Amino acid sequence: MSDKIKTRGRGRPRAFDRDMALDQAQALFHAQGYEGVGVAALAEAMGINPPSLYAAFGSKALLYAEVLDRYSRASPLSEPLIGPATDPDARPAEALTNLLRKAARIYSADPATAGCLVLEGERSTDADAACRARSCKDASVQQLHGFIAVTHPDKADVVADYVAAVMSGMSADARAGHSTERLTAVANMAALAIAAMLPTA
Amino acid sequence: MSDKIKTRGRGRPRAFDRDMALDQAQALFHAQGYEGVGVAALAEAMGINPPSLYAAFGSKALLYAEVLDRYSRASPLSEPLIGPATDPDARPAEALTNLLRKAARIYSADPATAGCLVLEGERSTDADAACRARSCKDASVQQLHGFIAVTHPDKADVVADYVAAVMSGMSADARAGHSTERLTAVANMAALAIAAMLPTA
DNA sequence: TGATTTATATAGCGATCACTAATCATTTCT
DNA sequence: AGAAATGATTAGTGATCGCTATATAAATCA
Repeated sequence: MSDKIKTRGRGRPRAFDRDMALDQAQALFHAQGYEGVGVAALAEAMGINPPSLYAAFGSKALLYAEVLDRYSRASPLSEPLIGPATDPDARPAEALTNLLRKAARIYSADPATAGCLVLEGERSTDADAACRARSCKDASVQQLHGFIAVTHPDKADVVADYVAAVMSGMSADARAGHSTERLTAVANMAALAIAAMLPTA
Repeated sequence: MSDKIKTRGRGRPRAFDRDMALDQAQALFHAQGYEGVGVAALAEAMGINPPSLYAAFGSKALLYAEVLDRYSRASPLSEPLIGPATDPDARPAEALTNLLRKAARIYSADPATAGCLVLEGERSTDADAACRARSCKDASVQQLHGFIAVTHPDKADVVADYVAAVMSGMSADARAGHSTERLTAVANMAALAIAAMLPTA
């Protein structure tokens, strides 16, 4: 039969699914933040003991880094732009407006994991965690910048910063319990500035 | 001679200035956040021992509450609006734009205390601290709302939320080390949406 | 089968957290 | 002066933090 993705090694096989464990860790970090959750709680949610967590992920900080990476790939700050960005006829103002509206929906969809994992992680008191989240955000803003620069190179700096700032504010509002409608209203108003800055011309 | 503001009581007089101690506490909380600073560090910065801190302020949470209150009075989210709000001929769009520009300057003025104490406190992992900061923010947003409602009652909800969201995003950017110019550029772009929503008519 | 390798579970490490009991010092009251 | 009241100091409380030493279980290798 076919080989597994990775040939099983020598020692005792791992008794838990690494990806499912990451799912649990991501949910906990998203719900309670980096400092709000301890390794004991993480291990329990994963169904393992702390030593297994350290053997599989190295440390709490490295586990968090993996979660950030995972989250960024699954639900990036700039996800809906990847497609349009490759289209030379893309309409940036429209795409960015849709991005904000989508964020309004996602951030307030599940009260248990309100807001953006990355943007909230950026505010962490732990220097290491905040730095990792910041890098994650910067990468997304850079992607945003590249997308805007295709059609409006001189305004890409401001517009990318602006969109990120609005999303950060919406993330905070989502954590405060604001409804999807309330967030969407903010997104729609924010879109007015985008339309003014990036005329379809 | 004249009586002091408060007649001196019976026991041993306090050996430190309560207001100056609050200044130090505010600086520390602003620099490192509620969870980032411990009572030992607070007491040392205030030049006192932990028991004196508890005798004078009750607890870390109550001290933080006092600091929030103090900060809100000295540098409120909506400070520049109090004056104009009493003027029936106020131009809200202009006032809000100035508010955002002022925030851009204040948030990035001192790298050691970047961002807004209240808006950053809102993201705290500690439930109690986050709730207190949230109340503080809500009060400011409410004030903002009242100011806008004078001339544009139907749009006050969205606009107040929008301004608060942008300020929250700018606060995060300030903590990430963004320059005053970069923050001001975002403020100016954000003002476009305000101008579009609140025509001088 | 026996050696090697890796994962597991138990238990606990030192450090730090917010907080305080006990004692002493300094003031005002009678 | 002596009693009463309040602040300051020392030294530590139990709880939780991230993390790990140790021993055992389960797999592959020779």
